Amino acid sequence: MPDRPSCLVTKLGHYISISEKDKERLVVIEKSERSYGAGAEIHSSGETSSELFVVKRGWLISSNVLPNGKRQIVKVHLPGDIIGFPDISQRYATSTTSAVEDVEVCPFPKSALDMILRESPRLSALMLTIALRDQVVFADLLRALGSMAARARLCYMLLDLAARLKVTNPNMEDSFRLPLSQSQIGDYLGLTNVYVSKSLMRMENDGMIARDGKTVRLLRPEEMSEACDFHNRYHEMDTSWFPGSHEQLHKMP
Amino acid sequence: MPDRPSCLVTKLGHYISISEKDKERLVVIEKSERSYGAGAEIHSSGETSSELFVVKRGWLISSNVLPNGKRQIVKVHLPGDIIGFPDISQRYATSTTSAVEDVEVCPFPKSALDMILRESPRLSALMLTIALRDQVVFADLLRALGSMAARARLCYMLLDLAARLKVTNPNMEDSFRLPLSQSQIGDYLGLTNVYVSKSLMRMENDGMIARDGKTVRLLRPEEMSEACDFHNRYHEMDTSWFPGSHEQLHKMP
DNA sequence: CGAGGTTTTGAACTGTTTCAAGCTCGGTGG
DNA sequence: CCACCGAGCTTGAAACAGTTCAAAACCTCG
Repeated sequence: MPDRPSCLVTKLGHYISISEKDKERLVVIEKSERSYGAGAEIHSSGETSSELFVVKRGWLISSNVLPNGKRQIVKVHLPGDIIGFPDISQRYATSTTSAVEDVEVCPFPKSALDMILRESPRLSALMLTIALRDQVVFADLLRALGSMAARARLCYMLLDLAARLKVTNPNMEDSFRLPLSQSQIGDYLGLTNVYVSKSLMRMENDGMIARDGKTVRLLRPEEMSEACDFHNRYHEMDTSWFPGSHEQLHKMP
Repeated sequence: MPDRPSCLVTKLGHYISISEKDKERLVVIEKSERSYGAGAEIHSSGETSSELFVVKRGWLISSNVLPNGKRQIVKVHLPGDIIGFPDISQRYATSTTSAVEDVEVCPFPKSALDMILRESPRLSALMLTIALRDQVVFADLLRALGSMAARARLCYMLLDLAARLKVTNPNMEDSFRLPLSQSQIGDYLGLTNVYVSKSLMRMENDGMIARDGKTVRLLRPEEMSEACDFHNRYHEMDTSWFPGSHEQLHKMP
């Protein structure tokens, strides 16, 4: 029995019941562990990507630098997330992943994925569903960058992060640690650090949020939700069509 | 033998060799057919989504309308594309899909997907890979909306569409029919129709593109490619790790 | 206590929007 | 066959959200 519960199991277990056999398969993935200091690059764009990672502790970001010098952060990775999943469809890594703060990650080879795809149809279905869900999440973010003003984009980001943190941390209130710098937030939302500062300042003055160091509290989440037409994609997932696990089938009389 | 080659088979066959048995499985999906006139809604956001579609002819768009009245187009669907794939992860459809021009689509139930997932590991792997590739494509678009000026966004869109059209139409030159209105282009790229017009005008005057009615020709694709750091995600897909098909396994001595 | 990164604030500037008017062109009916 | 209609495209002028540059204030950590 593992001393600390696997965050991958916690995360996936939020969506479906996981058999003991499948739990073992997942725990194996998180066996080896690696630490990186704040700012360290885990892997860079253009490299051949042979490894995936599960985030065990700390936040990371995946980004791209454009010819004009601007950086776009395309994904913020939280504990329990799998890093590099989309890249297995490409020959080379499509973005650079770096640690926002001190982190612990569990590297595992693509072949572990193979194993899951072959051995557990139930986990396979979940992986596919998560990949598809992530597309929906990307579409939401696109909507924010394409059609919303700075303030609404910030609302969207904060609500999205809160919703994701609640998956692995169910008793969380509307208050959480946000280790991203304002420059990073800007690079994520397509704004400048300056305007992020000005907008957050205004939101705070308007009593929409409260800040204390790196901690944010959402004071009027419903209002924020309206401002950006937020949908919690992490809650509403449809897993009803999934096949039962191997084990369950075997238990049938 | 089908009288007209299935566009789904053409599209998927671009990435992997498809066994005769798998071809049959795919052709069945495209059996029934439905036509819609320009502007018609195929399905709307919020409905329970039980059907998927393969595009047989014509272009479609998936979009969302925001509280502020702006519309964001999140995906342009071309012949051979599967519509509604991401939505199977959610209980309700996350966007409204409508026909840009007169279209023919082949509806099929989620259960056909089940069938493929159970019977053909090779096609399953391809579907997962395409879902992951589409995430990369979303990230590229995000980069465009978040960090690029209007002109570069247009370059990105044109190159992306050209690359996708070439998959099902390998002998295509850098000239193609673009049935989208400038308002639709604007809604896709997070710009106004007015500024799309001004930017296209300038690109034409600069000799970067040529236009004739609804047809566009890319005159200096390499330069456009540089302007937006374009990567062809439809070409560079990694299918090397795929399992062989059932049939191949059975043929082994 | 000092140094380096992050945040705040202000002022000038700019890419994009908004509004509004005119233009083009394919389609439709008389 | 032509006149006219409406949708889409172009063009210009004014307004504005967000950027850029720059300086000062604030943290945090060695």
